[in-house]
Amino acid sequence: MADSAPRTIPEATVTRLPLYYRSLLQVAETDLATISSERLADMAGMNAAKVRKDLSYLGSYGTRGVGYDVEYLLHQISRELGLTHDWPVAIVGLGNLGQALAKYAGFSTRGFKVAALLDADPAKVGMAVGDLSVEPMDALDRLVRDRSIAIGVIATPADAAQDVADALVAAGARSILNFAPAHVTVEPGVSLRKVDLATELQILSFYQLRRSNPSGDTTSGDTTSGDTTSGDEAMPPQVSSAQVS
Amino acid sequence: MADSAPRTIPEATVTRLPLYYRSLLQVAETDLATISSERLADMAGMNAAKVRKDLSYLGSYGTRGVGYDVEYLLHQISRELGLTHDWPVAIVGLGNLGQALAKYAGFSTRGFKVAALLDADPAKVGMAVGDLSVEPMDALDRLVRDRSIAIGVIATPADAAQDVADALVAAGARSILNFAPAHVTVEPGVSLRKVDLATELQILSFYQLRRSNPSGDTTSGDTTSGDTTSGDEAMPPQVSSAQVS
DNA sequence: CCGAGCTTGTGATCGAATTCTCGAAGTCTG
DNA sequence: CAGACTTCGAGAATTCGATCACAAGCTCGG
Ligand SMILES: NC(=O)c1ccc[n+]([C@@H]2O[C@H](COP(=O)([O-])OP(=O)(O)OC[C@H]3O[C@@H](n4cnc5c(N)ncnc54)[C@H](O)[C@@H]3O)[C@@H](O)[C@H]2O)c1
Ligand SMILES: NC(=O)c1ccc[n+]([C@@H]2O[C@H](COP(=O)([O-])OP(=O)(O)OC[C@H]3O[C@@H](n4cnc5c(N)ncnc54)[C@H](O)[C@@H]3O)[C@@H](O)[C@H]2O)c1
Repeated sequence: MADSAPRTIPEATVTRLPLYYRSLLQVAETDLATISSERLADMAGMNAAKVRKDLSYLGSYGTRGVGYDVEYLLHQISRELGLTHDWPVAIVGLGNLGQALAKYAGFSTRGFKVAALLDADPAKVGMAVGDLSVEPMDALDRLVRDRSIAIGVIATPADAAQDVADALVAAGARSILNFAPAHVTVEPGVSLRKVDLATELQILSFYQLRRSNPSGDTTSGDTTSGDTTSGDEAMPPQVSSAQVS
Repeated sequence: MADSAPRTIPEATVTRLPLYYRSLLQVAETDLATISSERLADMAGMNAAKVRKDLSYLGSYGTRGVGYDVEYLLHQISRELGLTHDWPVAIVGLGNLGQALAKYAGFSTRGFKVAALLDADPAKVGMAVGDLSVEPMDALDRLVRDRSIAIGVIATPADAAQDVADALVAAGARSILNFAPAHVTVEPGVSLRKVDLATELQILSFYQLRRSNPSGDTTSGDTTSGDTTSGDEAMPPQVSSAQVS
């Protein structure tokens, strides 16, 4: 069967596909040939209905009464995510974080390949990290072009983030992952995601506080609302953030 | 004064408070005493209505016709997020990433303080990173207790993540930030958030693919990049994921 | 003191995402 | 081959989040 599914995968589903992918990779290492939505849900920390709904956006790849063929599903997801070939990635800013990223092995095993390292600091240029050496910023255009780099990672200080993003886009990158704690805007047609350590910790902090101090702070002493039953209500879920266009 | 607001801040709002906080810190460095929802929205990459709605959950801290008092709002948000004092954080796993995190300055400037470093590798124990030295895992209980650590960061390989999480929880930590690409479960009452580089890149990859190849067929080969001229519709938004309990 | 001009706060609306449910479709056993 | 059992797929219901739209409240000029 060819496909003919309504090619519209909800945003929320897209963010979960990598989780399923990861879990499926684990399963593939065992000898199990198929997996049920329920088991996959357990592994990924989801619930079965959501898994099925998500996977159904890709097409009907399951078999009722049996489950999903692991290899086949892996193939479908990797095709959907574009992991059938490695994406060359450029890392900009080879400080603490940038170097850790550059040396990170898991990078290459998940569909990506560090293809260029750049830094504005002349002292850093020429330095070898992993099996690449750090290049100066003015080599960006050339590197992006010659190495077909579409994804750029920003690991510079916050105040350089926007400039670096602009440079990456100007050079031709169309996807950016920003680790700097700064808001960056990019033109429509370029994807941007961000990872911010402080944000994550602050979210944890919020719920941590709630748990030990259910009221707001100032006075009060109501709340307690809700059904709640077992003491486990003020708990968090999770998210990150990003943006496009 | 007079609170009694329905103390229920939506999950989605909680994840954005840190962004507002960050933007407000920037504004506070200028001489502006107040800021409008519109300007704050610009800075944080949101829209004004959302900002107002979010802030309204904290209480009515704005002044119509004027905007929000920067200092006051900062204070309120930091109180809500529990940033009025520094949270001691333990980092487990001092490899590439763990060391970068331990040396990360921005940590301390955002309401957190690295209070303990732990690693299972005897070769790593004793090593100095920043101004702490790495401790063995069996010191975890003592460190968490003595240093009032509530938040643990996991930077170990994926296969150790669950064990480390269990150890952290057993020691008394109630919030965990997991950098390892593995699904970890924790008991109710403990918050868990995760950051996964590969997931982020894969999401970017998905949209990157969509842009250059609207259908969805395979045939890898090489990138047919050639810059797609500004297509501008199949674009992504963003999110991350996490989970609780 | 009044009216013009901003900007907030929030009810109402819209839409997206999650969860519930259950019929459909397959396997397996005897 | 029938019947019991498993598990998917997807409509319906529900929850949650984003956006709209506008009255209310504040400042300031005159
Ligand atoms: N270190 C961490 O664990 C960590 C964690 C989360 C977020 N971050 C964020 O990641 C970023 C990098 O952190 P770090 O600790 O590696 O900082 P760092 O100061 O060690 O490294 C920054 C690097 O960026 C380079 N740089 C500066 N301006 C540049 C420019 N305009 N173009 C290209 N390169 C430039 C510098 O030369 C330096 O090598 C920061 O924004 C930080 O907030 C770091
Ligand atoms: N390096 C990166 O840039 C990067 C980026 C994203 C995610 N990650 C993830 O972060 C984790 C750490 O990455 P890394 O590159 O630092 O790896 P690494 O191998 O350099 O370091 C792992 C550290 O964890 C320690 N460790 C192993 N088992 C342990 C245990 N049971 N208890 C305590 N400590 C233990 C090891 O001794 C080692 O010091 C990995 O899961 C990786 O996938 C790394």
